[in-house]
Amino acid sequence: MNLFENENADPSSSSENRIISAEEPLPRYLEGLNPPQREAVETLDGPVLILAGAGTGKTKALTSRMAHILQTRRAWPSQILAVTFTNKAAQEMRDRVSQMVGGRVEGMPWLGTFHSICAKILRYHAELAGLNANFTILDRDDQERLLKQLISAANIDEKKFPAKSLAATINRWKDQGWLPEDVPKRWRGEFNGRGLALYEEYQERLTSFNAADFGDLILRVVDIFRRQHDVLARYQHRFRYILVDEYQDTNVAQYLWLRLLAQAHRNVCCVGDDDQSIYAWRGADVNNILQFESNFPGSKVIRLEQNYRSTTHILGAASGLIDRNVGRLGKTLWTDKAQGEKVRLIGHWEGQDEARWICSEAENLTRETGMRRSYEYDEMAILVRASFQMREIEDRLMAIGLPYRVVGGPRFYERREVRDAIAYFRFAVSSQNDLAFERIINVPKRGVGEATLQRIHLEARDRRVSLSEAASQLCRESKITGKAAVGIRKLLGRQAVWAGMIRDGGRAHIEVAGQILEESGLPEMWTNTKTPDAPARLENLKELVKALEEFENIQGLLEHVALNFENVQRSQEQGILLLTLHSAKGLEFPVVFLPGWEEGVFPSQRALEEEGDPGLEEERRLAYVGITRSMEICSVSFASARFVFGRWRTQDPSRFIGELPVKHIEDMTPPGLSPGFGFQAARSSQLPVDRSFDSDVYSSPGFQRMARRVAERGRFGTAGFSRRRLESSSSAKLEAGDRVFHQKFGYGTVKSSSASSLSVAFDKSGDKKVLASYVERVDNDGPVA
DNA sequence: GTTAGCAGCGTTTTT
DNA sequence: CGCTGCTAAC
Repeated sequence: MNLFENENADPSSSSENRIISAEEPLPRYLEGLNPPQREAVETLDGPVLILAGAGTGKTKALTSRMAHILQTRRAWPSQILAVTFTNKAAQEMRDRVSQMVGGRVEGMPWLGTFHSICAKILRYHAELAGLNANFTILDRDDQERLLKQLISAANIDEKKFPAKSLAATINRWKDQGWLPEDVPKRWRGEFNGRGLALYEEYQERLTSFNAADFGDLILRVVDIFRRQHDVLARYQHRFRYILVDEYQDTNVAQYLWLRLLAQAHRNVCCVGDDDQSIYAWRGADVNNILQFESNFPGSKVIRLEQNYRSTTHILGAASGLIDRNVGRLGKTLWTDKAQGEKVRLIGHWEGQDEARWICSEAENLTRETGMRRSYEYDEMAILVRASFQMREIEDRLMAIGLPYRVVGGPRFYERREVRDAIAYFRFAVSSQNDLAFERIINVPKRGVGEATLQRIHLEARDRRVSLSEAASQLCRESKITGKAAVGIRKLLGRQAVWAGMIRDGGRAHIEVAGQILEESGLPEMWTNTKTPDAPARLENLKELVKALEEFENIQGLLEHVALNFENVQRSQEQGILLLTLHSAKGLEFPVVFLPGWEEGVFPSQRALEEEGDPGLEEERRLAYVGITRSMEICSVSFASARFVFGRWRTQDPSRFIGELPVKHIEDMTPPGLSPGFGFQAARSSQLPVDRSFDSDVYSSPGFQRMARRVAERGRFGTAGFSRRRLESSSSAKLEAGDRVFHQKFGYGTVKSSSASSLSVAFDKSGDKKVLASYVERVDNDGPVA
């Protein structure tokens, strides 16, 4: 494919060219836009920042803008650069634009994530970065493994200086747009004085592996643009219009990349919301959006402030909270929606009570009352700060059998068995891929251990060859013998065959992949493994081969895997969504529960300790994101005592509770537990608070006594006891086919079991997920009381 | 070279 | 409490 087809053709000279005139009816893609949205769509020349508050129709504005550019023939689809952060967002944009222009957009080659677009550019100019066009993209796991090697090679104590933290440091440097030589002096000594040296070494290793990590994809392209003016000029000329989504999440390197590309036409349009900047901890720099006007002189700022999502009470509560942050661009969101219900606030004695309340409340909401409509479970979401909070809630959801689904958790391509299989594919494509070789050389076990691997490494280094060549040489010279030698020879033999099959392309790639996988021995290995998770892993391997159907060849899958790390939509199951606040960004739900609003949990202790005030503000933005997810009903809750990480802790309600404007809140906290919102804020915030709700219930001796009693009840009382008893009664592990009894669903047959939960087909209530500890085994003979 | 047992730890997540 | 990853013993 020629990247620059149509480069010099002017789309407006095309015979299909139409300029919209005043007499013509409004084109479909401009219908239903409010005035600022319309302005955002039609202000095409010069830099534009669209400040789009939560729920103000930013995607609509962005996609309409794209449709407008296309329909008025200002640019070919291939001349628009549209960047998002996630593949999901890119896909959505693609769908919506083609819908708007009636499916006439053949494709937008430059609509994608920062990383996929940079990978594409980098592949075309790989040689300018010292790479081959077929370089591999390292993920977090590969990166850490490599750094670990470097750290131990440098004789650094990995306990004191873990690879994770070096990875974080190097990634942050790359986010800043710093090549090793750009790292400012005062940072160079990070990591026990060796930071810069390790960074340099790491970069050398990457290049010698013909690999790039995620940060490199951006950084190396920026570097090429800076050094090669002709290359840059070509892209600058190419991209007549640039659009960027979620601009508040960009890092410095991404900003530099954009600025370079935007220099020619200056038609850059960024959409974002500084109040929803929640990714500073992974390198996002909110200054990009705060300083847009000075970074792009002559720019126009358009505010989208009409919210189409939430009731006035919800919007009011969210606005009042975010108002406490300093250094915002500032927006005044408004809505013409109904007042709706006030945001509910409720305190509980302990975490389990909170989980119980949420679940029973969710159940209540499915029934209509005189005051409101009824809600389906899949209209509800529970948003937590951290995933450890999910367990307790999930337990309860399972116990009473509400349908639910969890977002997040282990990702498909991140699972060990899948990564192993991918490594086999990578290795099959190229025996030179040292990272893949290292991963699979002893998986499944071939008798190649630490010592043998060490020898292979040394040999490879001495002769400056790849690991597989070195291994092959060592076997030939009988320097590796026995089981290891047999294993290596066999593997290398297979590799040659695999590589041949891939190269000549005679057979369908799915067949080839199937054969590689089968011959890798991985399926056999998992079949023979007796751990409870083995069947699921085997299943994942099958799924991987199935996934290949979507791609034209194995290389296609490998590129996809590298850049699509997100979760595969696993089940179509419906139900209450349980997810973190971070992964809820961009979503909306009629009903939202926000549990765990307690000091130390939310705002998180670590954010406060490590980041201070900026950290607190980011937590507050997170709270803002949480509230603004809700359309009609929003419940904030906290517990006074919580069993976390094996010990009981008494909890203070979050300072954010005190920051919610009283007039939009309905406090449902039972008497005796009610703090009155505002008391924490009075202590921890310098901002004025409503003193009428001020009280110090939580630090009073009475409360402390109560908290202790709650704590003890949790540990020794009925809840803890009954749970343990149930567990012991079903001590023998339940397996598929076993008959069980559940308090609520009655009798059923186990379909499958995992570590703690069961999938059971109940005779009366159908298929459910339940906790193993909530069912009792019954004999096949019949029901047992 | 493999595996069991135990110390240590325990935000947020996409690419 | 439950998981991960390393050390010490087969």
